[in-house]
Amino acid sequence: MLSQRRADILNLVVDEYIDTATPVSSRALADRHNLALSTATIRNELARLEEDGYVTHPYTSAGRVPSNVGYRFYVERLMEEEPIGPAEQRTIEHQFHQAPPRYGDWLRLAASILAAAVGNVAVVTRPQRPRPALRHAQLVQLRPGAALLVAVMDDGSVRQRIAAVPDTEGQTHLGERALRLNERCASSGAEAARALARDVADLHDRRLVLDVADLIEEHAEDADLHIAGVRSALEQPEFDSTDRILDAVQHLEAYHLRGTLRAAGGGSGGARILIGDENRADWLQEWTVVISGFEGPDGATGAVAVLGPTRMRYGRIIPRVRYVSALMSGLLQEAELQEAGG
Amino acid sequence: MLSQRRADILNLVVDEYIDTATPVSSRALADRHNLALSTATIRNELARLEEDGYVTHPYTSAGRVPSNVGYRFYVERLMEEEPIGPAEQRTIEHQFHQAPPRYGDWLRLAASILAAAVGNVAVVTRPQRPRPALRHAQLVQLRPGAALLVAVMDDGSVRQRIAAVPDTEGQTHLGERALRLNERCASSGAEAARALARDVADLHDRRLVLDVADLIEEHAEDADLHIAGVRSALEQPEFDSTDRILDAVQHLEAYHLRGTLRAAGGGSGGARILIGDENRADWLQEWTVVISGFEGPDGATGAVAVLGPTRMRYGRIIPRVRYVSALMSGLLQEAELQEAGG
DNA sequence: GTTAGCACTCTCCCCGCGAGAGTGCTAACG
DNA sequence: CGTTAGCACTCTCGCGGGGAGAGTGCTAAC
Repeated sequence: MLSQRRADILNLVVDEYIDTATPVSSRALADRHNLALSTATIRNELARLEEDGYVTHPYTSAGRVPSNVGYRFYVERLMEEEPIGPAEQRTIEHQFHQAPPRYGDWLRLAASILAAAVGNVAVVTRPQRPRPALRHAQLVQLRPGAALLVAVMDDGSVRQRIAAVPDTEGQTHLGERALRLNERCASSGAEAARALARDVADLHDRRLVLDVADLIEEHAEDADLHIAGVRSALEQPEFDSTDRILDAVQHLEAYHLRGTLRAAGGGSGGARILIGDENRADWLQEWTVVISGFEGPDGATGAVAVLGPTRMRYGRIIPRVRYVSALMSGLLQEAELQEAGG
Repeated sequence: MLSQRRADILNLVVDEYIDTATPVSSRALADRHNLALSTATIRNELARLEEDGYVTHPYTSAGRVPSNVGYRFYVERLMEEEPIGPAEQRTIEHQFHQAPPRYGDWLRLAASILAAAVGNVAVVTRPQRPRPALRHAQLVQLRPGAALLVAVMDDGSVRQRIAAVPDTEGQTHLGERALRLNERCASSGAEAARALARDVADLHDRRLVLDVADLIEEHAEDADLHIAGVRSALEQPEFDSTDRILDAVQHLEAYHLRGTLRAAGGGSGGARILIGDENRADWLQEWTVVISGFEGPDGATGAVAVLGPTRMRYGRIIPRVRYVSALMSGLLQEAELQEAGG
């Protein structure tokens, strides 16, 4: 266990390093914060902190830099959270209520708001049920032999695909097929629909049931990620070399992030924090992920996350991730947004 | 007009510069291509080309670099197109036919394929009609007082929003409303629907007609862009400073590119080429945009584009943009994809 | 346990300089 | 008159030296 004094010093080192992005010297600590200690004493303490693995040296005689262990301790015991003042709260909520009526835009907006608030990459995923089911299916004739199968999921999302139907059937016949389809599949999940298809005699009807099952499955798998703030994150001094930027750019694409966020999980309510090598992915070894789940209606869950260099303003970012996450849970309960999936 | 010899030299300068990304010296031209000329003569010709504005000097005694005028002349008169061999054709088409059944994925795939073929940023937009109209509307009950209005457009895309309905109405009543809505709005564009709304007596019905109009309008405005190849483009030596990369990253977002592509237009069939300051946008002053429209069924048009530094391999890129564009026009006529709008 | 002092180390930045590349010019050549 | 060889000149780029500065670790005194 760290002595109080050493913990205090570690706290200051991390604060200072987060602020300046340069290794922290004993002199800087003595000057800027009025520790009643000489630089020599501070140096002794820093040496002990280094022995215990909380800080490191980039080279023999530079200041100290927090290690991942140091950051972890800081986040759990030392850090002071920067409260979200009423003005900032108002700003954030105001931005949210400017939301355009479109659901996808709303998620994108959430990502932008969070990114602006924390100056790092923000990611927001669509709230998703573990096992989506069908609410309603519809067939719209396109041309002889083909119809558009439109499936409304129980979370209000809509998916569609082209389905084969008999050449001879017009919209009225298709209506009847749709009716049968709804009777059969209403509230079914993907597996249920697939199981059920076996008992359907009519070849086209069976095919439609399977199409519905496909659509439900697609919907379950599709993550629908929104990313914002890449540029502001890349302005951090850790991205000094072009290689690092390129790596980051490459990995900060929706397609790649899906897996990352899934791995990070993100229990609802609080925020989960993964620092440096606590992340699985190779490219995240010098990143920290702060992630928090939010809840839509009926057990749907999404995630709000911030990604940035391990040297990030934890005290600022963590409460803001929590706040936006909670805000989204709240907003999702409200009527207008509740079921506009998409 | 340029003399034949001077045109030849310009051609070589551009080829060489595109290849090496370093200013081209008279010696390099004499060595690598067997002009029956001394370096001194070449220098004289280069000086004339510079007078006429086709090339420039980065500093007093460096080699020559093509100007925008030089590139323009090169593209129009000099360049030799690099043909797409049968193997490459097969590769590209093969990739296209691996397309997953989802429409959005298909566009994304097209962007990736093109990006891979040209080593630069590729952008593909959804084919879009100038004035989309409604094909079919449907109401699905969500809860008392609210229903999901699902609109299938005449290009097969689907959009939805929450609509207010009387608290007392169940799915059967909603079915009737939907029927009326379809009778009224079928094949209507946004303005038509809006005009028509005035004559609808029932308050909820009128509201629904307006909602349909909104959805059609949204659909008309939404560009739905897919981008790929950012990383490979940023690996070009022109992006040596972090500032340039950051600018590029910032602007290469779907949201911003929409306007850019719209401005570039892109007549179908051939490819339109905008070199450096021929682009409107400030950030594109050192970029070239190669854009080609493709045609879906019923007058819908999309665009395929490649963005890269003005020093790009025009001879390779232009035919590939055309090829992919034509391929997409062709594929869009095929049944499976024709109407699976997203 | 704390502190002053000091030697030592390592980085960073600036500067100068030489090598090299490439030009423009001039004068000779066919 | 176009072409070419030769040459002086210019500008960049990379390298190494060196000094300033920052910061540490250690020792010895308080």
